[in-house]
Amino acid sequence: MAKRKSKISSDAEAYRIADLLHSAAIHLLRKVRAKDRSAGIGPAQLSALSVLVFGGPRSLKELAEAEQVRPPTMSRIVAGLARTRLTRRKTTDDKRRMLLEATARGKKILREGRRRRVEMLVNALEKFSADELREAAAAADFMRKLVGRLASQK
Amino acid sequence: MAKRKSKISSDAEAYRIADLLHSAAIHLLRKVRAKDRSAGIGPAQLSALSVLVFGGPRSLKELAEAEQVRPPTMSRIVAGLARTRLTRRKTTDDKRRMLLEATARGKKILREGRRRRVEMLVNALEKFSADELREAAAAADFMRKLVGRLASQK
DNA sequence: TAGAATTAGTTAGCATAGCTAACTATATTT
DNA sequence: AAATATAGTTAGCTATGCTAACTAATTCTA
Repeated sequence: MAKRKSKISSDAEAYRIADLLHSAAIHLLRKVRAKDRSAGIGPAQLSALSVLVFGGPRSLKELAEAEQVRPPTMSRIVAGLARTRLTRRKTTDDKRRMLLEATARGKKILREGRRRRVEMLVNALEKFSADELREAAAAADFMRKLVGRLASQK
Repeated sequence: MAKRKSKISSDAEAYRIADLLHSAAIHLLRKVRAKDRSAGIGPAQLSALSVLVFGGPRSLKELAEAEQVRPPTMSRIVAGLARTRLTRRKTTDDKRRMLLEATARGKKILREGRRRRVEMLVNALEKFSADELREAAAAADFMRKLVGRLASQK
């Protein structure tokens, strides 16, 4: 299996990391969802909205790619966001395409969602030592890097 | 807002961490789910199965608490696992309770799922340097710790 | 330039997974 | 014995993932 001699221990480590990250991702999202449900917005809608707020307007297809879901799935996510007036559609020269952008209401909801999530995490982080907070920052940086590399895989 | 003088920078850091973790969790799970779909098992079933395989048999209520979902949700997750013969029910003295345990087939499926996830992550991790692999291990440890403290919040 | 092929997005239909409310069955308490 | 509590299920809602098949618009090509 291993292509290089140093792969055996890396694989064992990767197993451990894979399980921890999978478990952590599931449980983090369950916690976050519980908070966000009070705002009446699901995690997929919130994540897509976040892309529009921080990344600017884009088409449905681009948004689907950014979120790593299929166009029909994004079509419905966007329908939900439009129904609650968190985003709006803008027409383009190419009449097949639309540009999706966050409304002021959408930006506000996102800020409030961030605040709720942050309060939850701050509650947890307050119990950490200064050293552990540095771990937290390093872990977050690593996650960003890892997701970036995962996203480039087909 | 801040209760202590050192909280302002921590809050800003927590915002960044909260966003990164939320985004990372969503995108990691989407990647993982794509891999697991080929085994015909969803992330919730896989996660519950993992608890039974590594943590041993337990009741539905205990499993629901471990997985941070409500009993009716776990009831359905377990129904799916039983339907595909990945777990079985054992009766107890208390006839209201059941003990859920993984079958040999369940253990095998979980091992294969781990292998698929690990291959995906190993692909990504192979591009990391030795230093970055140490970051990965530290990040995974941190995630485990963080989820543990989040779980204790009501 | 007419017709074929491609591209953007939607609709329909299926499955999983989250919830609450309300139910059954068993056990415990008073 | 009756009231209460506990374990699990069922019913019904919503959100989110998918593929297949569709419409409308654009681009390519012969």
